[in-house]
Amino acid sequence: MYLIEQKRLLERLRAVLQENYDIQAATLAIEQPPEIRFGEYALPLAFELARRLRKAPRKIAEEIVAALGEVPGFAGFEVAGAGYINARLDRPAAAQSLAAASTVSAPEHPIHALVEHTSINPNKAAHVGHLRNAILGDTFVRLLRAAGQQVAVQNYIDNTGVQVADVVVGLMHLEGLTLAGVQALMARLQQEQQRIDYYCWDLYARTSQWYEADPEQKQARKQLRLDTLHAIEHGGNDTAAIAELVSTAVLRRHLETMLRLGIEYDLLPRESEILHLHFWDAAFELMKAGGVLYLEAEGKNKGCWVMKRAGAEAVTDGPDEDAKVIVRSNGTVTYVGKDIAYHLWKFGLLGKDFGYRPFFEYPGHRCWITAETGDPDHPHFGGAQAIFNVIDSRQADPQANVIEALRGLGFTRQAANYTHFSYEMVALTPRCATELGYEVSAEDAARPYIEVSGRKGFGVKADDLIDRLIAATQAEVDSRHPELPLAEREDTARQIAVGALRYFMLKFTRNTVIAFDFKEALSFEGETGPYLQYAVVRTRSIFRKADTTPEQSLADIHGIDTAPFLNGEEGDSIWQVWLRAAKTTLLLEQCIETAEPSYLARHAFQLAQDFSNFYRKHHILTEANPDRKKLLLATAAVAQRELIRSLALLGITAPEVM
RNA sequence: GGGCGAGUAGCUCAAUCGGAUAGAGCACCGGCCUUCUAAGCCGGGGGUUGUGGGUUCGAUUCCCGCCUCGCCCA
Repeated sequence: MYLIEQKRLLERLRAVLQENYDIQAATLAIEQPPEIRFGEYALPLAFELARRLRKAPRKIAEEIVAALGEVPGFAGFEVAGAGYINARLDRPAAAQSLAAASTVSAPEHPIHALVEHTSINPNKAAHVGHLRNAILGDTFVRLLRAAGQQVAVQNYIDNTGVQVADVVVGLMHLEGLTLAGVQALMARLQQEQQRIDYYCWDLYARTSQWYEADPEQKQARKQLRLDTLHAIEHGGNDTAAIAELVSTAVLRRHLETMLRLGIEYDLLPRESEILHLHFWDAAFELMKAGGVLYLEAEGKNKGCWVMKRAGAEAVTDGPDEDAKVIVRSNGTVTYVGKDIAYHLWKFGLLGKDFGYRPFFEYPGHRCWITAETGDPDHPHFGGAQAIFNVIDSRQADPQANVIEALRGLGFTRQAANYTHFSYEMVALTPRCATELGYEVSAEDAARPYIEVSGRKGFGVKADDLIDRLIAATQAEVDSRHPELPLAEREDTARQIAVGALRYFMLKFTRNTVIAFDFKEALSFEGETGPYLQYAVVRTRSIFRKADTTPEQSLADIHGIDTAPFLNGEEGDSIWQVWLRAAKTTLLLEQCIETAEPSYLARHAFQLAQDFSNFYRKHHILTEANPDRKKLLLATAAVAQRELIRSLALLGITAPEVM
C-alpha cells in the first residue's frame, strides 16, 4: 500500500515539475516527517530547486502544492518548516486497501539467483562466526524468494584443503591411526553419542600446536602437513580416504546444526570434484585464450602465471610486481585460480559440469552433493544469472580478483551481477573469553574484542550456544506455563531460542564487528527476538478472547467509516501501527537492493514497538463503540499479519503462547 | 608501504540520495499488574557525532589533512 501511493505521488510530482518549471527530475528524495501528525511523506525538493529557480524554498513549495491539486489516495498537501512539502494520506482509504492485502508485485522475469553461504571448513565444529554467515545468507535467500526470484542455495565445501589436512595429520600422526583405526574411532564416537565435530575441534587445535611445539621437528612436521595435503588432493589413497570419511561426517554435523535454526541447502559443491573433474584446466585455457593470464618472464614472479590485480593500473614498463599469482612457478594452482574456475561454472560459462548425488534429506526437500560420477537423474545446478557470496570481509581481495577475472574474460554482465555479500566477523569480548576459561593476555584484555580462532580452539561453538539458549528459554517457559504439556513447552522454548539467536545476528548492520557476549546473546528483553514474538503472542491472545480471527477482523472493517477514529492525537496512535505495517514491502525491496537484512530486523522491531504502544493505550475488548472496536481489532490484525510476515523473512516463528 | 572498514550517550548499536529537535536497547533513577500476557508500558538524567579545515540554505552523512583501532595485500 505505502509503496503504491509513494510511486503515484512521485509520478504526479514529476509531471508538475515538467509542466510548471520544465524540469525533468530523475530521482526525487522522499522521506517521512519527524512526527506522524505532519503526514506520511515529506518532500525536501523545494530546497534543491531554490537555487536553480532563484526563489525562496517556501515560495516554491507553495507553488508546487497549488499545482498538485487533488491526487487520488491523498487527503492533502501542506508546506512546513523552511520549505518541506508534507503529504497526507487518505487514512481511511489507505487502511481499507492495506486490510484487503499486502502484496509484493512479482517480477516479470524472475532471476535465477544463486546464494552461497555457510561454507565451513569440514574439519571442526561450527562456531558463532559461522552462525552469523549462515543466518545472514539464509535470511537473504528468504528475502529474494519473497520478492519472487528463483533461488538456489549452495554451501561450498573445501574438503581437500589445508584445514582438513591438519585434522588428518592429527589422526594419523598424533593418534597413530590407520584408515581402519579412524573407522573404529568414528564408530566409537557414534556409540558414545559424542559429536565428531567437537572431537575434531580439539584435535585441530592440538595439531596446530604440535607443528610449532618442537623447534627441531618444526620443519619435518610442516613437510608432513604438506605431504598429507598433496595426498588428499591427489586422491585414491588411505590418507585421502580418511579425509573423505572425517570431512563428510563433520559436514553432516554442520547440516544438523544449521537445521536447528531452519537453515537448509540445495547443493554442496566440493573442492575435491573441482580438482578431480579438472575444472581448472578448462578455466586455464579460457584465461590464456582471453589474455587474462600471462606468463611472467622476470622479477619475483618469474615463471608464474599471473593476472592484473583488481583495481590496479596496467603496468607498461617491466614486470607487474603487484600482479596476482594464479599458477605458481612449480605448477600448483592458487586458491583464487580454483575459485575462478568454480565461478565460471556458477554462471554456466565453464563448459563442464559436476556429477551429483543425494546427500541429506530435509522434510520435503533434498540436498545434493557433487560427485565425480553421480546420479544421472538430478536437478539442474549452476548457470545462474546473479550470484551472492556470503563471505566475511577479510576475503574482499580474493573475491575482487575473481570478479576481475570474469570481467577480463569479457563476462561483464556476470561480473556486474556478482555480489560479494560481505560482513564483519564475530569476535568475543575479553570478558566472554575469560568466562569460557581461556587465558587472556593483558594486551587482549584491553581490546574491545578478540578474534575467534579455530586453530587455537578459541571460540564459542554453535551447538553449545544453541543448547544454552534453549536451556534458558526452557526455564522461562516452564516457570510461566507449568500447565502446558512438556512437548508444547519444549517447542515454545525452541522457537524463542531460535528467534533470540537469529535476531541477535541480524540486528547489526553487516559491516559492524559483533563483539559476542553471552549476557547480550541470552537476553530476551528490549531489542531482541523474543520481544517481537511477544507482540505477536499478545495479538493471538486478543483474538482468542474476542472469539474471532485476524482475517475476519480485517474483513470486518470493510464498509465502516473509520475516519472519525483516525484523526487527532488518538487517531495518530492507532494510525501509527497501520503506517508501519504498510511499509514491510518497501523494506523488503530496500533490503534486497542494499543486501542488508538488518533493515528488516529493525522494521520488525519498530512495528512491535508501535503495536506495544497501541496495545497499552487502547483497550480493545472493552471498547464500547462497535465500529471503533472493529477498527481496533483490525489494527491488531494488521500488526500481527505484518509482524508474522516480517519475522518469517528473518526465519523466526512466533509461538502460540509465551 | 598500499588497499578496505570503523571512531556517535556510561556500554552495545541506529540514523534512507546531504534535510525538520541525532534515535533505540542495555545499565541507572522513579512510576504502572483487580481491565486483551509486566519477555510489557510511561517518565527522568545522559551528546563539542575522534580532531582540524573545506563545500552549502543545511554536514553524523560529501571532500582534504591529522590521530586511534581492526582487517587484507606484499
